[in-house]
Amino acid sequence: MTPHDWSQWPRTAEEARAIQAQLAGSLGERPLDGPVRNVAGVDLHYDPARGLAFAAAVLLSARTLELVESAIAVRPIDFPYVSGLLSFREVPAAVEALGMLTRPPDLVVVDGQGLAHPTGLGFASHLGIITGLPTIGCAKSRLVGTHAEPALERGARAPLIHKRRIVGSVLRSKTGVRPLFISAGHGITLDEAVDWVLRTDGGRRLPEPTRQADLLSRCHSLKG
DNA sequence: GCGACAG
DNA sequence: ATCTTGTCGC
Repeated sequence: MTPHDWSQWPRTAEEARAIQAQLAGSLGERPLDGPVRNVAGVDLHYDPARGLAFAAAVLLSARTLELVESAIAVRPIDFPYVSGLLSFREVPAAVEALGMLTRPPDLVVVDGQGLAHPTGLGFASHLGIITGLPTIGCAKSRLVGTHAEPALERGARAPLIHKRRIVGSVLRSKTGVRPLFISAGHGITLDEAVDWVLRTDGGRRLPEPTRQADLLSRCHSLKG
């Protein structure tokens, strides 16, 4: 991945909304290209007192779910949290961390929405467009859409509907726990995204790439 | 006008 | 995301 130029990155919600509306047309929900040998996870944690954001990128073997390598990027917090504009806060650090890996991942699991977003451009979609990597939106809670309650068994799912369109899948990744909100990010279909979440969850609620990235970024935000 | 609202 | 201990439930 080539280093990105952030000079034009928005600093206000108004600027971000304009960019988002313009980008919303270039979404890519299409089947995966090549083989998926490894899966990356990205997640961020914050140290508000010092104004710092910590992004962790981890790379796991798709076959064994073993951790292959990881990286941490630290950046100043330069954009506020605004519902619907999460990508403008988290994409820069996430891109930097992913770029520190010694090889580009075949797939990235993102902690946030993809297409299941007011304009279709959630954090996962935006990250995929900027990096060119296939991304899965895997959020712990709902942003938009309505849905039925999926059955309690692991693997049960219900379509997430927004503006009369299926924008995601409400997936019970583990029996008896709160479901995850899966949506296509970029370069992948919704069905493939759901398959990969189930294939990497390692018996827990969150997929292993996300869990590993969460642990690592949290660890660094506490220490510095 | 009132509520909802990823991380 | 972050502030924070014990505690209810499988």
